[in-house]
Amino acid sequence: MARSTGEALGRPTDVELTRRILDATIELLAEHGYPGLRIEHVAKLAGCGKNAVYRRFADKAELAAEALRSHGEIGEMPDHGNVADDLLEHVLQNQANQVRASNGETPVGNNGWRVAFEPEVFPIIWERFFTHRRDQGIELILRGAARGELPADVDADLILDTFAGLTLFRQSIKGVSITPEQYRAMIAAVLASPPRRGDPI
Amino acid sequence: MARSTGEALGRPTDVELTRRILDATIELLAEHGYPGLRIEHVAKLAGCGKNAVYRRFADKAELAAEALRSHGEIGEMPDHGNVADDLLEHVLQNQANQVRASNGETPVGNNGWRVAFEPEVFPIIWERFFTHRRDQGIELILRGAARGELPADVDADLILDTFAGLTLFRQSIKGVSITPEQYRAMIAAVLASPPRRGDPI
DNA sequence: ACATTAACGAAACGGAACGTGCCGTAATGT
DNA sequence: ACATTACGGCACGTTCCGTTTCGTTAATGT
Repeated sequence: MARSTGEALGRPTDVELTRRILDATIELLAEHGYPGLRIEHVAKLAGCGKNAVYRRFADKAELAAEALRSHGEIGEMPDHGNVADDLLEHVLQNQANQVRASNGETPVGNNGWRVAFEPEVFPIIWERFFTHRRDQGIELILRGAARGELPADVDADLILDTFAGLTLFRQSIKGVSITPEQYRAMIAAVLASPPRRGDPI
Repeated sequence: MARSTGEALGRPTDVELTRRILDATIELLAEHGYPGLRIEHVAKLAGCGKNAVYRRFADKAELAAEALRSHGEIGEMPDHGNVADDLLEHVLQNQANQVRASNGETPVGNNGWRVAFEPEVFPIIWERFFTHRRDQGIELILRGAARGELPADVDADLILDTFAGLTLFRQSIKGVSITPEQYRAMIAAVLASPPRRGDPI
């Protein structure tokens, strides 16, 4: 039936409750990790029933992915005029998203962001969040190549995967933070001898 | 009661069955991943009851960790006389262990090794396996420093974490393989401008 | 030969957690 | 007033973990 207004019938979904559910998910994720995340605890902390959670999110993986996405920031596209500073800002934004996902309390040793790499969750969060960040990373590297800072056939994916992996392994798995200077040193090294696509095997 | 021989009483534990259990675990891990690993399926595939599994391993995490460890190889300590070749062999051994854990069938896109980074499993496998590999990595870098190839205060941990993270992210999470040439390019870059411990912040 | 000890397969069990369904109630639009 | 939908609370079926029990089997000692 065609409806006169765009409004849905009946009692509207409580958007503030949605917010509380996502906040509760992030908090419990940071505390107990993904395997220890209990939907009933989320509902309890958000002050609602499991019912309200499952009406919004299909399952636990969907809930976790949306919670991460809603607490992450795509961030501004860096533009310092050189690849080194742009890339540093890019990886620091990634790191900041991880820290934010661990509830802002524990800057290191968090298990909040690790959920993003669970087999069930990664495909979802990759498609809805990481791809945007990745596109930014690709762009800032190719922009540097266009400026002549890097060879035209620079292997941008390899560079970005290197720093994504480093941050994941150190921050979320080992629970040890990376200093900006450590990032800077690795970035300087990689940009000084950039890997190229199609390097002969 | 003191016993005359060192032999245990009663029916001895079937060591071949232990082998079959670990093999079955690796196979099912590669196929279904850690969350999808069912102890009952392991028992079925190994041709025994759950009983026999739990007599050997305390829980699912312990089983998975031991399965990975038993299928991984510490490997020979590389010694090519230069850090670049030693480090390349080191990271290729890590990659080979990942491929082996994915049942040797799917060289890429495996989820067999990803289990090593599950919150429950990582502390166990780190202590019993990764530390040995890590010690080898530290040693070959420090050996290079002693030869004057690298500064004495080179940040060996940062270098090893970089390649550990890269392999993890690409191989186990994205499911895309890394060519030896890509490793070589990254190693060359890092060794050309090596990060140092205590770089000023 | 016989007893002792412990591993074995099969099966039943309790507990935890996921995800669903039902109820009565609250909120909104017609 | 009525239809429609979200809400909290609760009970339910299902799955899987890890434990326990039972009868059987294999090795050892006397």
